[in-house]
Amino acid sequence: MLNQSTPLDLMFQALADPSRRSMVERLSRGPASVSELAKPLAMSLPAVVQHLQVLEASGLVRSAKVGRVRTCQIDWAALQTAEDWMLDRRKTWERRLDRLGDFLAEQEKG
Amino acid sequence: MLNQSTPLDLMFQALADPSRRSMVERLSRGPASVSELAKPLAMSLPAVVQHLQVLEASGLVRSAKVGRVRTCQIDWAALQTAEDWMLDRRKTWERRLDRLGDFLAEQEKG
DNA sequence: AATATACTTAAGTACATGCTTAACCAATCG
DNA sequence: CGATTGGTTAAGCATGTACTTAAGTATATT
Repeated sequence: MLNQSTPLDLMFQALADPSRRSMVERLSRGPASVSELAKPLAMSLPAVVQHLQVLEASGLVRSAKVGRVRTCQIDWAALQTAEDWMLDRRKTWERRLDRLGDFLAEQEKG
Repeated sequence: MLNQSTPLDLMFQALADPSRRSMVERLSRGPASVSELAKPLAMSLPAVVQHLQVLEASGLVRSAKVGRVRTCQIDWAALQTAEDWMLDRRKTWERRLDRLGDFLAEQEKG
């Protein structure tokens, strides 16, 4: 893949990893520092920071450093984008079922 | 990653690729054969089949072969699983905001 | 000032992913 | 039957991903 990733690519890719989802899960309960995010994960700090970078690149998480502590938080609007894609698919699907229903009803009548 | 992927991993991973999302998008408008799925994609048939395998492994798509044609369709329940994960995060977040609101209201009163 | 804390940077490695081409097989059409 | 259509299998290759360890840099704490 020639690194022409769309926001949606980056978003779903970011959510495809259980460690990163655990970080998002933690952040949905409120902001946290990098080491707080790292605590439940069985890996080195640099690894966690790399996951964090993936999350930030996807837009799902933002962070800022104050003193020596980097505090992270969810960007809900970004998560919404991914959710919306799925909602759109479902709507298309439901419209299709409606049309199918109409068609069958017509058959019944005719 | 040591191939201990959960359903959610596979689902998000499957949706992280634009070709695969295009296939899901097509299937949300109704069933399709492998070559119908391939038509809009600028890649070889085997590549498309590999994407299809990823989608099937994730549970998002099911397929069956009749004669020499393999017909594919979305498994909506699976897509729902991914959507639910995101809804759960949002609910947690909203509960948190509610508690914060209550707290601030208390401060106001006291 | 010395030490500990909270990251950060860099480099390396093993494995996964997204393709490709070539060859193959089994239905169906003429 | 022989050619075509629709898909399948296998092998290979370039790039990406998920870690690791080692060393470094600020910012507190004592």
